[in-house]
Amino acid sequence: MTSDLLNKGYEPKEVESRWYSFWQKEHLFAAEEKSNSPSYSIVIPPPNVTGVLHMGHAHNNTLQDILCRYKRMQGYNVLWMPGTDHAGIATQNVVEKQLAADGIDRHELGRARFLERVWEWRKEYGSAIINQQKRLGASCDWERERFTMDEGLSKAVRKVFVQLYNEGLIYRGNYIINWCPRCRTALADLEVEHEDHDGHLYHISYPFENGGGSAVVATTRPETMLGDTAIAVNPNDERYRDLKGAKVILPLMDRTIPVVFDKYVEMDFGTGALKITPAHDINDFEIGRRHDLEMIKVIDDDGKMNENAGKFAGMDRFECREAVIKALKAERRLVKIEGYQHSVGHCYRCRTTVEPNLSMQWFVRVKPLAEQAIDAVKSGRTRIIPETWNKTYFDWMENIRDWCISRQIWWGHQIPVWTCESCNEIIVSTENPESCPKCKGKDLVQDTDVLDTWFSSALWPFSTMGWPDKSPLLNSFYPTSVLITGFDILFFWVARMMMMGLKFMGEVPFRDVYIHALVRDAEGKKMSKSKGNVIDPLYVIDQYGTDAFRFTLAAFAAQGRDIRLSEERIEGYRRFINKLWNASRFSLTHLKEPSGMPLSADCSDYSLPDRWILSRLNRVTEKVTAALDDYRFNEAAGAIYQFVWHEFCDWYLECIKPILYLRDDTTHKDATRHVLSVVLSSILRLLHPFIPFVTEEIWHKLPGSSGSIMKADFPKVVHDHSDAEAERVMELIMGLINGVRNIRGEVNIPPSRFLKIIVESPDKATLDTIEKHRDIAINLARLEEMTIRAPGTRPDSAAAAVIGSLTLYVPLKGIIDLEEEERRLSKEIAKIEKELSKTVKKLSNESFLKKAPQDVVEKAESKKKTMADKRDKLKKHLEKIEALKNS
RNA sequence: GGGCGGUUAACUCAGUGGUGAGAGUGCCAUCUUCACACGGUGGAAGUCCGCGGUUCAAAUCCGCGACCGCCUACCA
Repeated sequence: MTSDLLNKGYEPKEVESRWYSFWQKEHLFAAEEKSNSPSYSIVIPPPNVTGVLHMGHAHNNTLQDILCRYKRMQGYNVLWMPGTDHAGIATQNVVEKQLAADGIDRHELGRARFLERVWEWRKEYGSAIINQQKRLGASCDWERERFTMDEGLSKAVRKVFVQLYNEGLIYRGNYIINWCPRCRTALADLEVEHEDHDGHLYHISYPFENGGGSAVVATTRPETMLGDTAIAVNPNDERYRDLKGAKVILPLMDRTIPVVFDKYVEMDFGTGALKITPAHDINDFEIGRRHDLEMIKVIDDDGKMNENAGKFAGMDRFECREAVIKALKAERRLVKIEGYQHSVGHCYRCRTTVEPNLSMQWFVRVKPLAEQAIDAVKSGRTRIIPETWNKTYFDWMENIRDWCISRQIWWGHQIPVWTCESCNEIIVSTENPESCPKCKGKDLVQDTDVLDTWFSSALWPFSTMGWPDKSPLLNSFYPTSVLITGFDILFFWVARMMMMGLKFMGEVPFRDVYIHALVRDAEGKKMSKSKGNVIDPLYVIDQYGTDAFRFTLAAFAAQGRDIRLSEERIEGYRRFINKLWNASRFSLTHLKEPSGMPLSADCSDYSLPDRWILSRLNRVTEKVTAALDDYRFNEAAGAIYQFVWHEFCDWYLECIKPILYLRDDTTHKDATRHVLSVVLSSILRLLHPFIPFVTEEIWHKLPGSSGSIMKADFPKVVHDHSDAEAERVMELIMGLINGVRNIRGEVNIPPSRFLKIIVESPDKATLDTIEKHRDIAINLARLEEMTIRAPGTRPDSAAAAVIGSLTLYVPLKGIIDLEEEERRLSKEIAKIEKELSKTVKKLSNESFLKKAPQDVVEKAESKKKTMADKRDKLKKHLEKIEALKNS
């Protein structure tokens, strides 16, 4: 196999599936429960089991995979814990829809049968997203895959619930909550999405009970007036001073309701009088509690008006709004209607307008938990990266409100609370109770509600590792090393995991939280199905290959920035993959079986390009390592891209071609081949975390490699290979070659024409250096002859360039266009002069000389000297050209 | 109402006090050179949003303003 030549173009499809199964078969993703190696762990943000892989997942998972592969190669015992969450409302919706297609309502089936159907659904479709993650190359420990509804995780949920209840941190109460009339369940505050909406402000007059005028209130939701139980005014409002003890008559309902005084009411909004519907508005609810008002529900759980709505009973709430307006008009109670923009809450699962609703629900008292979570970040036990998110985190944590955790659906963790039918005793227990502990009655009824999905997700970092048991896994891998996630679930998930982790493990759930950007479309819009601007990751993978896609995501992953993804960009990185492929293909034709010759520590035997590339390899290794350690994925990707394409391919391979093409095997040639194999091997290993498939494919063709590249060591800096001198000399040679190429390009000399050039320098050592490496220049600048000498007579009809202390002449009698050369030189001189004058000005500034650090001043001095020198040389040459032109 | 971020080449974006401000794509010219035309070589292209300030020195720090995006919030 190793002797096979690689195909001319890289074909990702077949390669990807082949290696992925290989990795799985070899158990290369598996973490060890116990190990002498240091641990590194990440829990995946569990995608919604009903979900399909979108760009956000792809980005998120790619970053995690890069870190996991990187750490494994560095010798860590890595656990990347995968899984999905049961997504209560979303999953229930999906299955209900399926049933609806057969004309079945879940209530006909009953709870137990319905849940069976959900599990069937999960069995059939639940692993779709997992398979998609695999196509991304995700190296999760799949044998440990978890689901929030698993037995173990459910056990954890009960344990947490019971303990929080016993400590008074979970309570049940009749409060106003956000209600989705379509999903027919309560929602947490976070699950309501607010959107600005063009509505109306209706001014309605409520007549005073004892005759004599009326109070006018303003509302955006006139239908709620049917449940009004007061109107409120500000106690400091002069206009309403004499209303103490007054009552008004609620129009349409003919109910007498009091006027109350409450500071909440803004005097300068509307009329300064506010209608109070405690059962359908959160603020009204608070006011109602303060003033002990009656709370009348007029809207039912299905969004229709109930029996308390009088003649409007049975109407849909929006239909009712129109009817109420019409009725008010008829009674001449509608004073005016204004256009008004206000924000309206929608269900985050189905977009239905949320109805604030009074109902009996379970809540978590979050304040005490939040304090711990705040402290953990303040004290640095958990770092949020980039730290700009700290503020957002603190703001939210500090203003947190109790969390409504009960949901009126069937799919989820049913609340472990039972009521004894005989004595009404409440039993809260981790195990299903057999009988009432108080009266021994057997007639126990479990609370029908289930818990918010995020309640179980909040336990994810430890419930997946076996908690509440004291598992070896927890011992090895908790706290996890880092959590990688998008800011959109910072509150939903990260904050709650922090609270629960601290509460139940006594330790933060993760050392670092890396918040990455959101992937948007090319216009910067959030990708969404309804906007139709999604780019499907699977389409991208099919089109460009997983590696190209992953590299693009990494290259784009600058901290604190949104990612605007476009296909063009992916296309660009596909070319990079192809470039790597071909460079490897080329290299492999010249690498034989490993020579067995170790790379000697003393590099003085090696050629200049060899020493140079080894030194550069050190630098890129250092950069990539430092960048990955700091979650600067884009910098790591950029550094290695630059190195592979512009140093390894453009210069190194071009330099060594003549050596490789030598007919005989010389020591020199062997040494070069050896360096080539070392560098290629290092490149593959540096790149593997980013582009796992193509690197694995090439790795197996590399003579001397054995086993998967996943098990290879990540490159380390080899200090003996750092060679500043080689870098300096190579730069000089490259400068010389670029100088010739530049002249060729500007004066239009075809590459087919071999040139005779003259290189001058007053510095003997420089001349010697060039002499020593003349072959490289002759080859890459396509020269026929190169004369190396001390400054002498200026040649006629030559183009010239100045590179450092070198002056380069390309004499081309008859070929060179004098006018062209004149133009070229003038342009060059003008550019230099502009820059020079800046430097001169800087240096003539007393303050600069006095205050700037010595090395900055010295740098400026030397720049001034080189620039002036260069300008003078070019000027002299220009004069010569002008003289020739005029002769 | 509060908060955060952005504005750098035609496009998409790097770049947190000292360089002649970079990359990829695109554009122009040129080359069927034996790894790669998904390539090579060269080139054109920027008032670093505006104004003011700090500093010897500002794309970078500070202030104000404009425009764009996002998050959060109980003024009906």
